[in-house]
Amino acid sequence: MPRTRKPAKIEDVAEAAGVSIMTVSRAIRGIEGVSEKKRAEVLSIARKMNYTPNSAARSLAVNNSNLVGISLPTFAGEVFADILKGMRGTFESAGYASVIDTTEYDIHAEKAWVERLLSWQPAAVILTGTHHHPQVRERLENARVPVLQVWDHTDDPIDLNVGIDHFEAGRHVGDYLVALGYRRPGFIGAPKSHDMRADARIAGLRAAFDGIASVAVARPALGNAFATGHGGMEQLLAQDGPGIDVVFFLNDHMAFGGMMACEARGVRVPEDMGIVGFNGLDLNSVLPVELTTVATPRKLMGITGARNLLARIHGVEAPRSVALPVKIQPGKTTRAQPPNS
Amino acid sequence: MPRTRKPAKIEDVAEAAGVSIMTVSRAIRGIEGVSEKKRAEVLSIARKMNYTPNSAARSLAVNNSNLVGISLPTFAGEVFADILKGMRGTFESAGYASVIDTTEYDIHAEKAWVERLLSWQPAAVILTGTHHHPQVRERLENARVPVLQVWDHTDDPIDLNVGIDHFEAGRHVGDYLVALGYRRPGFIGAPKSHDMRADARIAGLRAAFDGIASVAVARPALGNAFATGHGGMEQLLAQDGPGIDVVFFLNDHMAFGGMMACEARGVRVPEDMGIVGFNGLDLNSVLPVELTTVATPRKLMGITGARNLLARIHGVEAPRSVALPVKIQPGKTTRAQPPNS
DNA sequence: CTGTTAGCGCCTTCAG
DNA sequence: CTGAAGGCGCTAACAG
Repeated sequence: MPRTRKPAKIEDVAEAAGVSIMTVSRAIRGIEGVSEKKRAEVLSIARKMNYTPNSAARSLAVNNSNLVGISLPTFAGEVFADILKGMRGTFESAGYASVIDTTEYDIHAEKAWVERLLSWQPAAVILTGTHHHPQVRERLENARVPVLQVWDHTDDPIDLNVGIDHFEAGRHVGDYLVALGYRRPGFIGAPKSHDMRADARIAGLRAAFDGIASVAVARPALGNAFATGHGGMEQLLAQDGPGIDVVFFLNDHMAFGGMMACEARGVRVPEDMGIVGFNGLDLNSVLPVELTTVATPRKLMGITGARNLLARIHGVEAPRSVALPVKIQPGKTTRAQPPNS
Repeated sequence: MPRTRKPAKIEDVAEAAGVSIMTVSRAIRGIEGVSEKKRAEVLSIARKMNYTPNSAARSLAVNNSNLVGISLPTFAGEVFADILKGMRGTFESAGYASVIDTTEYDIHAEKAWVERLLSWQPAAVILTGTHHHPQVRERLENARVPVLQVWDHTDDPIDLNVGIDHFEAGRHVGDYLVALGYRRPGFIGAPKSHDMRADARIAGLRAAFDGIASVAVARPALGNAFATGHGGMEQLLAQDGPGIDVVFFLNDHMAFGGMMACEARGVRVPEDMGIVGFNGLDLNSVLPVELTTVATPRKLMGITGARNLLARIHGVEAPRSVALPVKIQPGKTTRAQPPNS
């Protein structure tokens, strides 16, 4: 009969089992120092009494917790959801719970979150990206808590890092396009302030086209991703007219919007215009025309990050910084080979 | 100079400020009983020392926490992300942090999560849907913690409920289609075991078409949502051939996949086939042809649920159960009026 | 307005 | 293998 008053505590179980508190504690935590007979007995009684250990008490006593704090820009979209899925799966099976917050891309919100989070003595902290409030790094290093920065690659992580190198990704795409004979590249992204990943990809794209061509850039601020891609494409077509033969978009949704804009204008894809997306989202698997895009290893990134963090928590050596490769996923929106081959 | 050893505790601050530990406690919590002068002084010193209250200790002392436990089926898709956004925004500004878990639609996973969650003395627990492991309800009621069941409407909530009535939603759609002159409805969903919401919507659809027509149902188990919709449509076209004039899909993604299948087969939308999605997702604004769909008030649902829960936490009366209405959002994939009008 | 006294439930020592 | 004592950092409840 479970009592409806206060929940059972370790003392109640000890009493019911006729042993000391410590025996119960050891039995439940599965550590040695209890005979198997007694352990089984205690466990059975505990279960019967509906005993649940009080995590706050445990946390206070051992001065840390099984909570992993995670900071995400947003829950929207597959990108962070996939990363999160990879991380959570790994942490979950290791017995950690996730305390999650979204910052909506505001570093002050992230800072506030980190402060609050730290009050829970988390086993680890995970931040998205590498752009943080200056105090965040300091607080985190000071707290001596394992930290993982995911999504963007950096050589100077707060602690651990697993991400993709957006510059390399841009260059990778650029090299691919150069090899296919494209000579007049464009890039369409979101407004500058919003996301520095775009800058890195543009720089990479420029590096690949260095000495060959310059890169036209549009960063319209419109409604949703489709509209932005659509509008950006129109903008580029208007200002650079026939000067553009391929456009690299910030993401697949925008690329799709851009493709629609071409269609509306009678610009043929891929004959007159190449379209390249980014991320390799599910959406792509059913579009009437398969987009050429860049697959990002989101789930793997989450898993790798969580594993390294787990190693770090257990005091095992883990690579400080790992850059995961992206992969070009050729579709029907770029040509398959150079024009004159 | 922040120490790099142990973090400052309330006692350190008290000492540095030359007051008692209780004065610091009161000053920091912003409760009365301290002169404004002292409060300001203490606060400034605390900030200087980088003092962060230990939540575990507080939680242990007051026997509850500012943690809200949330159980979601999955992070994938906008649906739960939107609900979550609404809830989190509300809880966030009330000073609560979210501990989130995803169950992947497994009630055993949910049960295990609830157990672990309860060990943190959460201020509230939020579950998705109304289908739980029997012990979950018991444990939750026993723990006397405020509980919110969100997304599905129910008349018999564990504690509080805010959701939509899927039967009514199905009937609503059915009525709409009947009025538009459709006479051979189909429904495409996911495998039965996965989601009982589909059953409710089908029942509603059937109720609307009662005495008019029967409803053909396909529940293919394929890859992603797009593929499932695509495959389901092909299945229905093959088996019921020209017998179908409109299909209600489980969600917008599937509807889009279905639309693509029609296009590939030369079945014209909406002339030969009506397509209706569900949820009113952003995707829709990205599509070349706007889907007719059913808008679900996801964010509002989250906000309403969180508000009611907050009221409940503060001991204020809150409606046990609220059903939010859905709204048909006419697009270009169903005809605008009956054929002979 | 300010301080003192007891715990909150569990775990780390250290004895038996 | 088992148990007794003390404390983790904080906050109610009571004094002054």
